[in-house]
Amino acid sequence: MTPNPTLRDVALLSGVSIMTVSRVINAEWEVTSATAQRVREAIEALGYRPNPLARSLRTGHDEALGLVVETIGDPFFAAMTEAVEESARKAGLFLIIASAGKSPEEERAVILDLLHRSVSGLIIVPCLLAYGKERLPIGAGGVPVVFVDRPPIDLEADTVLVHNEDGVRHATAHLIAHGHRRIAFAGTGIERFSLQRRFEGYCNALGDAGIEYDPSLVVSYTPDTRDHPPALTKVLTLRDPATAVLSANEMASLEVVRELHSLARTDIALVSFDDFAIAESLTPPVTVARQDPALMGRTATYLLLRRIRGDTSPPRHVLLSTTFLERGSGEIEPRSTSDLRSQAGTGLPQPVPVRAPPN
Amino acid sequence: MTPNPTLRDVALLSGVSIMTVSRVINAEWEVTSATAQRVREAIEALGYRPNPLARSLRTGHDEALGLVVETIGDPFFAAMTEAVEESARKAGLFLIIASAGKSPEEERAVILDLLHRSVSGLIIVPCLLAYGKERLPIGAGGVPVVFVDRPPIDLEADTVLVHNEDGVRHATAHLIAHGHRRIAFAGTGIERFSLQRRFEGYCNALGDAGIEYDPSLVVSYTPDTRDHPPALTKVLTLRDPATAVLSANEMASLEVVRELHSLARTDIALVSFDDFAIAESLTPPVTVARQDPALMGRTATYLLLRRIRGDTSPPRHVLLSTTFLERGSGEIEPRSTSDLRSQAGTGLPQPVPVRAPPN
DNA sequence: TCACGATTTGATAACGATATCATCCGCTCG
DNA sequence: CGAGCGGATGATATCGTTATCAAATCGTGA
Repeated sequence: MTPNPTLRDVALLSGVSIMTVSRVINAEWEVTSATAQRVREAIEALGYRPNPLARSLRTGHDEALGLVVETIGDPFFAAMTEAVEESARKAGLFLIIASAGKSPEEERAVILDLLHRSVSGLIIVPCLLAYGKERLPIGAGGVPVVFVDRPPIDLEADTVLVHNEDGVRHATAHLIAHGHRRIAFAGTGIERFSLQRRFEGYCNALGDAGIEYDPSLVVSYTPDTRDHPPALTKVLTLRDPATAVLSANEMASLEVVRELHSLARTDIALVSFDDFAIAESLTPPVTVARQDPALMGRTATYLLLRRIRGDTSPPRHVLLSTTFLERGSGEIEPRSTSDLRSQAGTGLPQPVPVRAPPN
Repeated sequence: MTPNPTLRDVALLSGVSIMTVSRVINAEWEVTSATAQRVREAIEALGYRPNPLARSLRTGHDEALGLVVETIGDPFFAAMTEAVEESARKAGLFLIIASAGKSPEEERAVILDLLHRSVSGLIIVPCLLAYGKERLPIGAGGVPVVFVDRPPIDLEADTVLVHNEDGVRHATAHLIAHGHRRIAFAGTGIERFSLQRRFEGYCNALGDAGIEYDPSLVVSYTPDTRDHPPALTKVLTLRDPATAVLSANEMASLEVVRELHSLARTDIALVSFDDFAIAESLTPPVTVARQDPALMGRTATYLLLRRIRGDTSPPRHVLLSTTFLERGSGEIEPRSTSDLRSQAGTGLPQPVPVRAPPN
């Protein structure tokens, strides 16, 4: 209830000047151990704690990191956020979280606000902003920054990414190896960088196997979980329907599982990019390419702390790899070729060739 | 790259004093529209934004809310956090998140740190600290505070809780109504308030039905997901084993599902307190008592903003109710009494029967 | 024309810390 | 014995705002 004690109060009580107190707090040297002792007792007695606002105002940097993320509700980012918060707190830093908003302007404003708070560093999951053109005082010469999950457009800075293309390419090849040729690609926020790379991986794997890419097999969910039309149903009822699904992120996987389950289509193979809570307890258990969001968060924080402590080496690009876990859903074979052919025979695909390809 | 412009710069450019600029920014009155216009142009030209640190230092309150939560990794709290962040940002406030740490001292330190940052208000999920005895300058006469999910020990303040006891009582009664008398209770962090209340609900429902409480049916997981021994197996292999499980929070439910699934015990009934991602896509779909973490977050923020704007009415206690969703797993009947008797008769628990059970 | 209230503006002191430089003190050394 | 030195301490300006009160300005009525 009583106002917080200040340096002044401590100085008064211990009979020294505020500078001496300040020195005791910040640096042990240059102050006699006797007086230091007296000051420390006064600090203890009053329960003094330095005011971080005043300190930041004067020094120009705060004992806090800023995290800009699109949404913490996404379980992937929630896990990452937790890891960042934990690492930051271990280093004695607070974490200020802000979501990026819906437009580049908002994203910019959010970052400017954080910078005005003199955060010591920023971890950013870039969404909509073209960072290179913004001339924000971040990166080399400005506030240290680490980009996570997606690279900043047009800017060189520390970046932590997962090997999206590789992971999905492998996952898709896995499905192909099990006999699938009609593989749907499902994702939320498909226009985002990481999804784009995953999409490339998907296309490349198809290309490697000589399978033509069919845009009608792409399912795009909105990031908003609330209203999802049964988007998957469409690709499963095409004339030449999908026999397997590659879902490209956790939220999409949840949707896909929900849909497959409500359709009772346990014959459809599924590989999920991103592991999720009870993937292994589903029927069938879901084969996944697992990213480690916590590792990502820890890595980003580690790089950021190095920068804050003065590391000026060239920007680093960390590429985390994924772990492929075969659990069952990814190893389902398509219905026999004859089945397929007869099915394909009944119908005419969308625009696609008029006549089914030979064999 | 150039340092942020300050009031001084704007004043210089527009040919007025810094006070006039300050007035233009904070209050339109008392300044001629002509000069105001000039000042606004200068602000625009320089891209000036007020420094929140300096402002907070001077005024004693920051445009930020503080959130203290045990762990954001818990999906329930992640969803709540997202809702809080969203509401706060709509009100033009930042959100500073801090996790409470592992001891009362840490929790106290975290709150003091936030207070030193002059946050306008705090939302706290109290963990270990006895708030009544701490004499923290929060609540009436101090910084507005709203407690969430658990009530503060020994302190009167705005609180948002779910009706834990009711929800679990109903869920347990539901299992009993379906013929179960041996119902396990599973939870993580069982010593916490909300789990305690849920436990009470469980006990009360048993009492209502005249079933004796058996402590050997309680499964306590640690909040740490990493190493969970197969705790559930024990209660399923008792001489008089559980035929149903009531899992008391989301993380426990995930564990229970994992265990039941790996044991292939689809004969065990399950009701989960807390809905979770693909509960309805499991086999069988999981019956749940659903809390709404987003509603909880929004409600808390709403109450807090009212307080910040000067509401001094007596503390409010909001009690959110749960929604019961029958999906299948909670409606499984126990094996017939004869089956049970024969099993119980043949069997010695752990090393499993030597001989396969008949039929 | 001048004095007067009402309004708009400005000068200056906080807020609570740190940076910078000056001062003080006790030593050593010439 | 006094100059010089170095380590400990203190006085003061400063960070970018807002609060407070004083000053300037204006229009108006006697």
